[in-house]
Amino acid sequence: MSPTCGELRGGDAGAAVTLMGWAFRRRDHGGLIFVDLRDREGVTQCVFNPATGAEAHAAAGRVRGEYVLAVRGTVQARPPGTANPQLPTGEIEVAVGEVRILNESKPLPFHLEEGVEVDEAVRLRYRYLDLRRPRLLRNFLLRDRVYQAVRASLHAAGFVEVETPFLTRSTPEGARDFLVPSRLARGHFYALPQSPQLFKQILMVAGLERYFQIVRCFRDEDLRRDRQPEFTQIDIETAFLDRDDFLPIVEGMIVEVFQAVRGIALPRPFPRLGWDEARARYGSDKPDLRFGLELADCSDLFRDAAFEVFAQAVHAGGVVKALRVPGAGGLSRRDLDGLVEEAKGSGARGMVWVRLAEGGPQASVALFRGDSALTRELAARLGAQPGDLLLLVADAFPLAAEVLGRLRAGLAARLGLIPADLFRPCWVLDFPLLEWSEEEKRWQAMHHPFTAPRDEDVELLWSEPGRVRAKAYDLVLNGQEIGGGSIRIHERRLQQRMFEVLGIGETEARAKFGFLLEALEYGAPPHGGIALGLDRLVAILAGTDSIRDVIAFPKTQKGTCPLTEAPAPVSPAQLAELGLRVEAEEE
RNA sequence: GGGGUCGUGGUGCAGCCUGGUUAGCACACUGGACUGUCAAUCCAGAGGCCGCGGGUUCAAGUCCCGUCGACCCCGCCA
Repeated sequence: MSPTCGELRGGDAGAAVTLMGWAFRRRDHGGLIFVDLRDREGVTQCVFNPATGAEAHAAAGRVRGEYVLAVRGTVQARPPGTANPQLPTGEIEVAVGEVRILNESKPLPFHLEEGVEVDEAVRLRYRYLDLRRPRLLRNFLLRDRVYQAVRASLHAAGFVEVETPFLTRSTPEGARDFLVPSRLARGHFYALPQSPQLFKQILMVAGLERYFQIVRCFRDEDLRRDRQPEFTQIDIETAFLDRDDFLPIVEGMIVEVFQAVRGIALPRPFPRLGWDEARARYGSDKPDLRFGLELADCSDLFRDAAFEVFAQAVHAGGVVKALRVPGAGGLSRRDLDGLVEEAKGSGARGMVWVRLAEGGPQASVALFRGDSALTRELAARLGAQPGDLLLLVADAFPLAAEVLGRLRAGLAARLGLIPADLFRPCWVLDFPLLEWSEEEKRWQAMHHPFTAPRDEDVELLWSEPGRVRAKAYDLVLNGQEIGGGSIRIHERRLQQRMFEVLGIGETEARAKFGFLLEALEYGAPPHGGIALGLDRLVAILAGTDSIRDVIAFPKTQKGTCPLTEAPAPVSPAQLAELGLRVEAEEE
């Protein structure tokens, strides 16, 4: 019998077994030697007793951390009182009769034990060792189950997995492309796809009807904790489905993934919030629904109030947004000053705080102190209790809401209001189709130029483009955007108008994605889809906040790989073959 | 492009504010002891140009300037 190091139990006592794995820890008692043998599945204690295996015992004396071993022996129940309840295999041990040292190991550059924070540059340089650490290994076993669950769910729903090219052409707008020079067409470049967007739409024209792909995407932008230059999407596109038929399919897949991977039953349907509603209530277009702390609008209270700053803001078309933080009245003056600084850091001109203390309200502005009518009205509006903290920001709507939205998220974390292991997905709908670019003085597609307007807003595209809402949707989970998509334009007339509004001329459009436009003229069905960030989804499921922990070989924040030392210079011969010359960097 | 935190034996940290003997601790490592440990224990030992460069000073791990790297954030990411 050749079990893994994670599966032997009390009932296996007496079995002859062969185990292979790494020597995790060794405890040498001179007479007895214990070695914890580790593989992917777990750890099993092996006992080397000179009385029953003199040669093996001698060999075990030479074993060091991470030596690779094959041991042959007998499973035995541990002597009474020596079982280890911490280990799944803790009832038994393997009495080793024979051991082969399959390989030795140098002392490691860092500890594999849990709970020791090692500099990430070191971890990445020795990623193969980092990946041996149970915490990281667990993430990849989980990620594997996510792949399986996604494929099973989508196949069951009639989806077909199709691959699309990595070597493709650069398309305008969106993120910066990674370019690949062509040897055969000198001076021409492929671009690595930011997503298979155009191809998946073309697959709909091709009649695939339901397509998906777990696919790598590339964006040459600056990195973050949740952004890598190459990342993985679950890319989906369907024909003949409008938004309300499509979203439940995606929802079903997410529910099945959570069930299969974590045994968690997410309640369906996922709540749906309008884009305006999400920002008004949560101060974010990716609201975290794991806790309350909803924002309130108090503009009307201040329209004619004696507090000039707020009254003026309201008269200028702005709003007064308020956040009630239950039980946070105990925050120190210093904490509150810190919050005001944070608010200013987010762009607010200022923030008023009110502490509903026992001896009467205290506030950063005199008008709210003591038993003022204004404070009473405000407290009533917000349902505030003694001991609560109220934060108020007056400004233009999006800014005031965003400022408090950030504080809301920060305070929830600091005050411990976010339950562990809670998952609250929601849909955010009805995004604007377009947003005005102050820099370029033109409309830009908020999602992409192929996103369809909502049916009832189509005519506005000719009169008031800024008011057109899109058939676009984001899937948000615990305050993180994990996916976004839209129903696409499949009619030539609408697409034409869209390009006009975006200031993309017929010639330019033809030049840049003529192949898609042409395809749309040959019986394109109504279609739409979504792209889900697999790395972010897996990170959330794994309970880590960095996607680097769920990517086997991630890049550093400067886009380098300490393991391979990529990117690296190439030989002059390689450059010459491509017709490229590298210019010296300017000072 | 901008802001912040950090950089000290292999790893994690202290020392830096307030410059001054031999740079300290834990783990890992090496040798020894030990037949019921599981973070084994006990004894002994080795291992450092304090990221790099420059400056101030009688004297710099410590103060100043620059630079490199890691991380976090803003910009950016349709």
